[in-house]
Amino acid sequence: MTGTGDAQKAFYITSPIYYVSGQPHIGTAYTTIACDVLARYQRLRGRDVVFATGTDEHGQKVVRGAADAGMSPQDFVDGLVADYKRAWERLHVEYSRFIRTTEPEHTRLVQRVFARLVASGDIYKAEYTGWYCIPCETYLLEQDLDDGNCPECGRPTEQVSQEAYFFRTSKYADALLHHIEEHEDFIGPDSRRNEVIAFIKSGLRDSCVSRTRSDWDIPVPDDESQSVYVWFDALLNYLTVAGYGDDEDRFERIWPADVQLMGKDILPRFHATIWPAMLMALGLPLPRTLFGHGWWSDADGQKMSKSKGNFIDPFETVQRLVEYSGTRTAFAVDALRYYVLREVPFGLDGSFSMRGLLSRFNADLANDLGNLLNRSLPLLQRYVDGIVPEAGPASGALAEDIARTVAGMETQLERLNYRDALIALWQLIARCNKFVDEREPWLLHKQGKRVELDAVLYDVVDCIRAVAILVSPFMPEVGEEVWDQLGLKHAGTRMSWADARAGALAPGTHINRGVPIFPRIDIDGVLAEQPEAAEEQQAATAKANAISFKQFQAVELVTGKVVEAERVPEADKLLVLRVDVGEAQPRQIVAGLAEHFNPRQLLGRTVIVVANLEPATIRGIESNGMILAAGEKQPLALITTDGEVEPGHKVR
RNA sequence: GGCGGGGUAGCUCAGAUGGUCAGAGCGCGCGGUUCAUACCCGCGUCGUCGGGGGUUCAAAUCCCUCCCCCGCUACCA
Repeated sequence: MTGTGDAQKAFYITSPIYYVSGQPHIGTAYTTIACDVLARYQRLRGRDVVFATGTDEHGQKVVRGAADAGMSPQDFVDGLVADYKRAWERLHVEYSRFIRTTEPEHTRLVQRVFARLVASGDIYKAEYTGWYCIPCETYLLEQDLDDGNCPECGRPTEQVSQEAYFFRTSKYADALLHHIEEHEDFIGPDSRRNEVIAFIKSGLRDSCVSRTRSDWDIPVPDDESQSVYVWFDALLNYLTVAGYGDDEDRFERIWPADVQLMGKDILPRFHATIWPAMLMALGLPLPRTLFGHGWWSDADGQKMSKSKGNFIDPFETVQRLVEYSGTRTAFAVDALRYYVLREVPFGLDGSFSMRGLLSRFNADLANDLGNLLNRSLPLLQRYVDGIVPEAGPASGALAEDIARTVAGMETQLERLNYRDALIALWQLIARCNKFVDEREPWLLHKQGKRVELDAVLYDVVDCIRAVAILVSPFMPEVGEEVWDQLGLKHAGTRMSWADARAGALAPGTHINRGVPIFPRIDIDGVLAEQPEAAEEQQAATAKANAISFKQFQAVELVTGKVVEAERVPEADKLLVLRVDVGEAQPRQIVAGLAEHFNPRQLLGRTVIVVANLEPATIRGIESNGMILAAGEKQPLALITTDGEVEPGHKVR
């Protein structure tokens, strides 16, 4: 994954380009931070690193978003791009290229690739007959439809019949499967890899890669009726960055990508299938590793979603950390970086909690790392005037521990095991703390054992120096600060991974003791002061989701009486009901109630019916309405009336 | 329902091919110490390794079965 030896080849790592429909949040930050850590690590090792992130700016959602905001699409995306760039800067993300799909360079490449694949026959024009979801810009097959509606957004779809361009994804299915099976590291983690294999084996369809022409999207070459589909456009950003078809030397140096990180949602369908198929069609080598990391849920394990309003805002989190601890913002940002990569194995889902963050802050950062620095430097000040002593023959006691840590971290980072890399590093920090206790430099000083004292002090500070280097990919500002406090910044010494070894510290260096980096937090205290935080958020959510009275009025609720009920054959959850709602004929309604109610239980019951819901066909059975039932995910109890009410009464 | 991944101490998690595998860190309790941000060090507590059956001299680790959770998918108007 990191490659070996070949000094010519750059280490190329990418984040996805983010769709500019909203602000950066903890999910996008997570991906980007993970990329940044790897990029910094490789830079420290002396690799030529290309780390690209950016924004995906085409598509009708952007046009609509701009219209909603009363802006031109260009002004709209420019504003969001500025937000993204600022966010990454604040999170200490040092990318080498920020790519926007609206750049002329990218547009040209997309058109070139499109034309080339048309010429080679890998993209073909065909009559498309099927359904289309306008808001999602997605073509759907009959089997994809959710009772006639879009499976993504739930809105009605339109039947369309038109010409469109298709990419022969199916042609590459076998080759792709073979590649995945031959290359263990191509897709990670293993659980995703299995999913992808199953997905491909289930049969790949050719991908529709064009849409009806829009002014905002990239035009299909030589066809005024079509624009390039935004996903096809977006994936190619990775090649634009590499200079494909534009700068051969650059491309040779950069491609293929070493690591492409992303959230697990966009791995199987896009990055692990269409994307490599496109590369195969272009005759290009595939990236070494595609990795889909897990999601963050909130402290209660609930998925983050707009409707719940429980999105974690990284900057608000950092702000709270600053308030609680009194640490500097830069260190709080690093603490957040540390937390997200330390708390959960990359690849698995995790839950994000303030308490968890504060707990890590105290236990790992304040107690272990911060305190190691803050106890060691005063020893040097007190006993050797703040000047790093000669190591002497008795030194080097921690050399093996350091070497083992470096080797361990390299192995883990190779596998994208950020968590285990950090665990390995913290074992070294613990070892160093313990070393101070064992050697009792204060005693050595009292006893006048100067040689031993010098050796101990040297080893400790030398080890901290290594820790500063090893921690800096994860916590760059903290690494810098430790470096500064050790006097190495002033001495003009640059960090390098190779110097993370015992004995590299120059005697005579003047240390530069600072204030504690991570002041301890009274966790129970600060959290007790903010009990209303969760409630506030809930209230805010409720407000954000509020509908007008008029909107409510649009829903026609009526009482009804179940006159017939039976199971839908071969369906576990569905019942087909006939409900008298005071109309000439009972309504036929299909309801997902079969798991909790048997048909007989429902007969004669008074229910509440959404009467003006548009008809839908479920399992081939027409449904004209909806029965209300309580239950978050599954219907647990029927909504019924207090007393006997005739069918057909309005429910207000 | 199908496919995939999981269920191991209060919490977060380690534990290829069966035999120091009953663990680590955090938390908690006790004791010690004091260079340090009440820190550090030592000791300790807690688990029927999801339930039940089986194979074996021996199973968290293999087999069967059941329960629960997550992801994808299908039928939740």
